[in-house]
Amino acid sequence: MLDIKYIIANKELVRDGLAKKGYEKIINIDELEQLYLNINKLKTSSQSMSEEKNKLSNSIKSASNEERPAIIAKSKAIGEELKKELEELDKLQAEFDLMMLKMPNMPSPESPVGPDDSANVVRRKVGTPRAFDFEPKDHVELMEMNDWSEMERIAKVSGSRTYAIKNELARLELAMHMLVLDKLTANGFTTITVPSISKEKPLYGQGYLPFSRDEIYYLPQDDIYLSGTAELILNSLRADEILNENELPILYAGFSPCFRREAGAAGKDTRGLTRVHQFMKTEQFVICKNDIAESEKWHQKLLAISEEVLQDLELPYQVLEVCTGDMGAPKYRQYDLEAWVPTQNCYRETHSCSNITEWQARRTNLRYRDNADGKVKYVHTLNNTGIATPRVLVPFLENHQQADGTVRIPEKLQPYMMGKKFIGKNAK
RNA sequence: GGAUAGAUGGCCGAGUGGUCGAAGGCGCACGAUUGGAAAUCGUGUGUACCCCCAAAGGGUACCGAGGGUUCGAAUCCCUCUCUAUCCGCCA
Repeated sequence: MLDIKYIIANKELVRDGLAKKGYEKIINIDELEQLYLNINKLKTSSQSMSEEKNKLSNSIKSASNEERPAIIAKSKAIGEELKKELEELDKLQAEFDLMMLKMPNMPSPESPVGPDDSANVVRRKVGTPRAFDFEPKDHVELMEMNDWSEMERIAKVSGSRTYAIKNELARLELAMHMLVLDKLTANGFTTITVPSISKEKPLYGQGYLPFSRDEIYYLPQDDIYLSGTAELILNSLRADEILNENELPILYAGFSPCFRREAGAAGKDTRGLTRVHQFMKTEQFVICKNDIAESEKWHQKLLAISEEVLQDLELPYQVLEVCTGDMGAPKYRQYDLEAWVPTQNCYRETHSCSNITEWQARRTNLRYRDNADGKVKYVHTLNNTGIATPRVLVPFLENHQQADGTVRIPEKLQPYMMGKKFIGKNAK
């Protein structure tokens, strides 16, 4: 959410931001401003009516028996009129609130401008895609030959886009989370496991609603939603609080199962572990001061941590700076990390790192008191993948496979795999 | 699923229809006292919004959330959420 006063004072800037994000046809700023002005007019008049009514009510106690009926009648009459105004006010306010909920964040001036993913910019490539001296197998073949999965059987039990992996691969999945949790702990993050169920309100707080309802699992019997990421939960964990500046920054390493309907992905990535309805994610989430230099610093820090994760896993990757039209409503600035997948001959997303500035905090009403000027301000929030499995297993298995079908375990991961250097049926 | 009790400011806690934004205490901030500290004393201590060019000032709303009754609600009624306890259930 943006500040309406900021919007009105910076109409051209906001219009420009809307255009860059592809929202210029969805949000009409003049309409929004007019609505705001009408609401204020109504507020002013209804508040002065309330004032008069309060004064009358307070005078009743000390009024004589003769004057009392007249005062009551007058107060009642004002009450009727006031009720009508308040109904009108509620209507306008609801309209205004919805428009504000649909207003995207303004993009960073650093972000590349463009309508869709074709305008995303590769900032750097790290590591070199491996030259195989044999024909590399894809991750599904590797899983089959090593008895690492039950993909066909689990589809019968749980439906499409689900996965079951077993033996060393199942342990590898959990090992990766432990590696990342250790790294985040070393960086001062608080490890936290959170539920995967959520009420509706946090979905508005995160900014997933009112935009993408189709992507969310909903349980009508309990009026509850399944979370697609721990970001959803962590973003609302401190909602409505006024934090002490000394508590900041708050760094969460949140682990949770994640659920996504993948309704808009029909036909895409149907093979294997790339895109599934339920997966596990360790999420990096930061709450910091309302200072763009500070949150941009944290944005780079989160990016650096996830790059280090891919380096620990010894995966070649590229850092993509996401353009204004591709980054989604909540975001100020976004990087994606993509790891090299040999059999697809391309980089595929493993991490998504975003600075949300105060856009989410305005929705969750999460603030802090600034030490310097004593004022209450909205915090900045940021989020990034720590690691998401099983998706990352795709580049991992394919990049580290050997000619005999075994898979090499990078050194940094070996302590989490009982010291093993290779896994697979032919591993010694 | 059934039953009971409860939810008040940063915290504890009083308040069952009328100057209650809310007693009292704790905490916190500032000041006095002190060589310094403790103790003590004094003062202050919510948020959002509207009017106002702004400041000063004035006003409205908020006692878990939403609705209702009333001239008037923290207080009465309804619905919901959450917490605690007991019973039942627990692949």
